[in-house]
Amino acid sequence: MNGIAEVARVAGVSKSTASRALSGAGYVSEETRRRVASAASEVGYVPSAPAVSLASGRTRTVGVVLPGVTRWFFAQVLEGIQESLLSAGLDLVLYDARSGTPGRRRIFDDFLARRRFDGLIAVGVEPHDAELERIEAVRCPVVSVASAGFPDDIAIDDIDVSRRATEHLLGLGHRRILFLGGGTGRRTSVESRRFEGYRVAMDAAGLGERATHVHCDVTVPGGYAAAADILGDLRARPTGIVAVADEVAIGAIIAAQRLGIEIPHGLSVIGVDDHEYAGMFLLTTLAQDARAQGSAAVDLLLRRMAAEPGGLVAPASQPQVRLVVRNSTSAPFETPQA
Amino acid sequence: MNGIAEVARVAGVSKSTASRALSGAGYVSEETRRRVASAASEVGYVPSAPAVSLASGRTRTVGVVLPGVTRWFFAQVLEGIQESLLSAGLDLVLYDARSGTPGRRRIFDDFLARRRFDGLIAVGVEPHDAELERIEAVRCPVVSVASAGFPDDIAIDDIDVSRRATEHLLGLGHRRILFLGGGTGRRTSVESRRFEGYRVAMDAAGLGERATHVHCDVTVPGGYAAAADILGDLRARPTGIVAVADEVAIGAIIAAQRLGIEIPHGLSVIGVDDHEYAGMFLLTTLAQDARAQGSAAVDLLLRRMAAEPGGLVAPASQPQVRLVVRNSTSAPFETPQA
DNA sequence: CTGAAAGCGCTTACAG
DNA sequence: CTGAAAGCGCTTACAG
Repeated sequence: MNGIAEVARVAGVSKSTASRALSGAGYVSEETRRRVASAASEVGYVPSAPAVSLASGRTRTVGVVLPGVTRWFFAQVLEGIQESLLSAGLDLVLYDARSGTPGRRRIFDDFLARRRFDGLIAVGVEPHDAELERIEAVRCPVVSVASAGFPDDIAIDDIDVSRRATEHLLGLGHRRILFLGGGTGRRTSVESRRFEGYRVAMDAAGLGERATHVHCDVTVPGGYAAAADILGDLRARPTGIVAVADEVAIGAIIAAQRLGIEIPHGLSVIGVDDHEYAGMFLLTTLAQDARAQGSAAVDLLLRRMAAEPGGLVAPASQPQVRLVVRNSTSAPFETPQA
Repeated sequence: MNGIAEVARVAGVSKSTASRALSGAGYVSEETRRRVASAASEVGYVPSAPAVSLASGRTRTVGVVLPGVTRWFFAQVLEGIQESLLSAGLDLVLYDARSGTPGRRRIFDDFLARRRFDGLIAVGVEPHDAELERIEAVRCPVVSVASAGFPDDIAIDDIDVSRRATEHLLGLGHRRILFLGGGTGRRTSVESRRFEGYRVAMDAAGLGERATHVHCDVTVPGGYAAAADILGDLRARPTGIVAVADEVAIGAIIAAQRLGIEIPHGLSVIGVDDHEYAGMFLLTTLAQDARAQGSAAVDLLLRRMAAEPGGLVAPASQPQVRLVVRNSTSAPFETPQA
């Protein structure tokens, strides 16, 4: 005899009663509950997950789809999700769907359909139409984080954030301001929106014609390589850079230092995120709390899982961003060539 | 009717036959197999994971325990694992057990016992005794990567790697060589072993008394802060640093630059890993292939899962390391004060 | 408040 | 090569 049957035998009750006592669902006398509980711990009872799932229809598992864990933001969100899930007693199955990988195809074509989870969190996924269909076909609660293409449940205002970043530079007197990062590979909406915010601010300052998007991978080496190229050209060099994310900003700062350009006097750089390294590079940035977005995603998902199907559950609030001024931005040293 | 029962009905066979045809286990005529297969795709059959698990005793899932995903090495190993698992059709449940977190306790006390996986990969976990007991109690195949405390299945030779790093510096003429990184928080064996390799090399060069371990978090900011402190002291300044990992080495390089110390003339720095940023910082390092270690772990685990219980399956080979000489090391500029 | 019974959707000997 | 039946370990109406 094994599992709950043994617990029941030791406690001297039926399996049904043991089950109710353990799960807390249904009426059980306090006395019985105690007896079952001690029987369970006596025999070291651990419920069989597949049996529970099969009988109850719930897996006690949440799926997380994200485009890799190397970018700071995704790693942070993942850790936030994991932490909340752990304390809710839920398992986390991970689907690393970096765009363009064969793995991504398999995830959307096969793994999602298996439905090994009660709910799904998509982080930075930005599914295309076919992928979106797959997700919807799963018919389980979904929460998106920083993933345009869905109703964007949890995400900062990506247009506003770069508008603010750009205005910070404009306010310091910069005129030659470049937008750096993103635009390689499949165009993501987050990147497009951040560029858009920059453009809006440049327009409002009458500098719309100067708005420039220099593309690069959203990584430190990506920012480094692109910035080295730009900054090498003395005549065309901008006085300020709005980076799509801190990784790119940091790459640009490293490139500038390599070229003997002093930050901030020779070049101002502002990013988005407040990356782990931001303090070290004295980077001015629009900070967001990525871990908190991870736990907010779990909270929202749990509420959606608890709601009746079809019931719309809205996010509690939108994550905010705040300007952290460090020392990578200042008035331009060279007079802007008006 | 649902699931395999419907497939069976459409194909005009019994559930047993449908099951055998789909799983490929047991005899089925080619003709029947075809009929079942087309029935399955016709009705869009996806097996119920919990039902399969309950009936077969296999979850088709692998658990991965690791101390966070922020460190480059762990993120890479995780991606390597995910990729191999995906192509093997296995799910990955993630347990982020950063040491000292409440999550870690819960993982070892509760989650592991649920046994929601057929096998477990522990990356950089270095469990203490109580944790090790929990893992063993799970009684399922386990593979460890860079996790002392187990039979260390997949791991570079951590003593040898820093011995080589140190000898590289010694060979260039350095005498004042410091070992930087690790030793904060719970002492991990990887860190201790790398320090040990450094000590061995220093000893062999008759410099054993100068062997010094400066502790810091194994992160870029950790290396930065510790190096800034050390390098600020002009008289005691080393000419060479052996870093426990590239993150620390990179932090040290950034600190040196900040202090106006030129690399490599004013200071040589060597790391271990070949981090994504190593090229950018021209870092000389002992490179290891972390992703490959992730897939090697999966290969080994699959072989162990296939073997009869108790059968010992050894790793195919030990991951190797190679010296990548870039530009962060050279002969010391200042004559060493012999 | 408790128990007997059915059922979740598969797999797997077993018999044919 | 195929099918009927039992069983994996739970949960959940249902009846009492």
